[in-house]
Amino acid sequence: MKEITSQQQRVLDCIQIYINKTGFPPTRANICKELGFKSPNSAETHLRALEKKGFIAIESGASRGISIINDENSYGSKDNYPVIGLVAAGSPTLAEENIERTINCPKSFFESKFDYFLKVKGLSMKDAGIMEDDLIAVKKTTDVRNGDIVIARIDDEVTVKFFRRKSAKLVELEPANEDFETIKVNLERDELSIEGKSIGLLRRN
Amino acid sequence: MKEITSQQQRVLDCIQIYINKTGFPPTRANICKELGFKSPNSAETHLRALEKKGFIAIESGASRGISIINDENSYGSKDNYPVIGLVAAGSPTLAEENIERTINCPKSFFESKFDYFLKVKGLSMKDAGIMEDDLIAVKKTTDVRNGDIVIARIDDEVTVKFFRRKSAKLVELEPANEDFETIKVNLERDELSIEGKSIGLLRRN
DNA sequence: CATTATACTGTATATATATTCAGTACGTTT
DNA sequence: AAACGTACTGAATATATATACAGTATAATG
Repeated sequence: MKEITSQQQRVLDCIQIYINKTGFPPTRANICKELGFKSPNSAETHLRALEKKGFIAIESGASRGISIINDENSYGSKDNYPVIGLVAAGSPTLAEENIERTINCPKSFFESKFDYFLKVKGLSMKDAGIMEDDLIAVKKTTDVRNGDIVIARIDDEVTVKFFRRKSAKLVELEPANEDFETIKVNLERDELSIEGKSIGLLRRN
Repeated sequence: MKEITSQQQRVLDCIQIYINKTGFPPTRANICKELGFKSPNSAETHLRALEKKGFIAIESGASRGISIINDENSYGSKDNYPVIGLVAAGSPTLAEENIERTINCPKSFFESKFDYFLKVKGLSMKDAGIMEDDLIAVKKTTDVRNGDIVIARIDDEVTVKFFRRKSAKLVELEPANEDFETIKVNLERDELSIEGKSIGLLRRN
């Protein structure tokens, strides 16, 4: 986020106040009236500057199409969590292109802290009550125990399964659906990386 | 606040979702596109009805001049929701509506507004991904459709089931677990009251 | 049975609104 | 000195948008 000038701050404040007061963003003319400008282009140029610096987003062509990009909506902050699609490809999970959207929720929402929501594809865990498009709250950790629902990566394939350590060499990833088969991972031969574990679930009908 | 029809509720929800998504209210054309109307006047008449009933305010002449009235549920605002225990969702037993605790969560957390969390007992809805101790986000309404997951009360017994209206006299409450049986409610003989419907789910491992 | 509310399609239009273009002016950076 | 960002006025314009008008149809109400 770049530096903001005092006039641009006035415009930004004006937008926020207007939204708080009316429920919808101002037009260029509204801003002019509030701040005493005589030309709508004054507002326009300020808006473009604010957009360029990342303080607001402007929907082209739409009337009142201004939305304020605040800390609540940005990705790193405490109370805002990214939603990641369950991607098979080996791209890093939290890469920007994998973030479908973000969800604002209290950080103490689940019993332990978590890092992101994973959008589930398929029904391999349906008997554990995890359905298609459910959002799993994932805590990034490698400290998992038998019976935990883990997010595992085997050869660039990401999957959600029960974790079962059978021996020093063998880990089983067990689905909760009899139509699917348990994945046996020989740690000497196959590469297994534990992305994290499920600590909660969110479903929106 | 007068009664709202199901179509008007759809329009109201559409407005809220649009605001949550974009940061500003929809135009008549936006609403038409979202809900499949072919004439902007369809949206207009619904908006005027919602305004007349006090659900929204419309600023005359202004584009996107819609604001949702009543709630302090401006985007991002939070509230405490009670968690209510349900004594066995399987074979229904007596309902004890004691508030176990409250959960703080954003008002716009689910796609439509809701009133409380219901803590599920039993596994009668397990094939719908609803497990013991899951928290269902319940919206208090009697406007339910076939296939909705409803919270129903039959003779002081509360249960969570799929809603199926079979005829004018017959409603079936269908579990999502073959170990449980469908409850057939003869409306002429038995008293059925719909407490509300599920609009989301929360699970804490 | 007339009236009213709901729930739409379809067309038309005044105006609200974003956006571009042409200027002026000042300061900072390259 | 040229280039650029800031900070405005003023005018012009394409289009986005609210809104009225003309219909059709169904259900509820008094």
